[in-house]
Amino acid sequence: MHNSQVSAETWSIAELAAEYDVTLRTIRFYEDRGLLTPERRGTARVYHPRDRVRLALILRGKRLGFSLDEIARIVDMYDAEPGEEGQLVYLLDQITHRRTELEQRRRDIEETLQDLAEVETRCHADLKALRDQSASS
Amino acid sequence: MHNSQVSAETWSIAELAAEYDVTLRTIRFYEDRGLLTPERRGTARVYHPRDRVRLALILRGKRLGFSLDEIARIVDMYDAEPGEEGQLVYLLDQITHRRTELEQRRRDIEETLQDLAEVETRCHADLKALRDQSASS
DNA sequence: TTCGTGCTTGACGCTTACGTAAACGTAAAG
DNA sequence: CTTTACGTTTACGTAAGCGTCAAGCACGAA
Repeated sequence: MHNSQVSAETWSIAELAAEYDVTLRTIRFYEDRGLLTPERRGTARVYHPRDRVRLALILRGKRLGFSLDEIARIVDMYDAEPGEEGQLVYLLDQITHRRTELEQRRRDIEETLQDLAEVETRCHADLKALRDQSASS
Repeated sequence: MHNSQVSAETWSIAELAAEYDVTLRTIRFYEDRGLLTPERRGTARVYHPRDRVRLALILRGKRLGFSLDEIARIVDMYDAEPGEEGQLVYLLDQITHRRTELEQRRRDIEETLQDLAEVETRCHADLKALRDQSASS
């Protein structure tokens, strides 16, 4: 076997890459940017559940169009130590900010979906017109 | 006055830029990429309502994290001529595809908002703990 | 020992989406 | 006529997010 007894708790870089359909290069790049910090066993990277969760969060952030810098700030919020009051207030501020952005995006999505629905209706109408016409020839 | 009798129907590049808070460079870049096709009056660009709508669509697409290439395809769907059956079927296919993407993004947003809410709750709890502690000293 | 497989670290390349001058046109106002 | 405002093209610069070699280590199988 390739996986030893710890296979339920850790992953190789290739396993993570396969699971989330990204390249090894991408995962290493995220590490370069400080987004992932896998354990080292010798020279090889060993990924723990925490890293796996973070990778999932990173990819979700990317789908939402956030830059890696923004994602770093967001993801780090999850792991933040309680810390001092100033830190906490800052965090709450960031949360408000992100929430505003996300709600804007949600509105954008709703609008776009509605627009698409209209185009679709038009398409179906045009198709019907075409077929009625060819049926009458 | 700077605007002649047609001011209700057309805009200069600077007016559009100010209205949507983008630079002139950005607007010209979108034209380069074929996303906008303003009229030319002499050498100057004159934007009609159609261009204005398209710019709004482009920016919405950007907020959603689409690339300009994808946005071009999406926006062009709105203006598509009825065309032949193959074209229409292709368009309907594209619509389905975009809808799937957008629904994925909407799920991502919901999840992220939930996560943020959890972090927020934790923050408030930590803050309360800090203040209770300092009050008892 | 040699091979294959998987992993490693550089390091250069590429595309996207603009920023940022540079250098010039045009047209109304003072 | 000159200034000012607004516009133009050309072109090089840049940050982000990887792709793509190149060269080498480590380790189990043959």
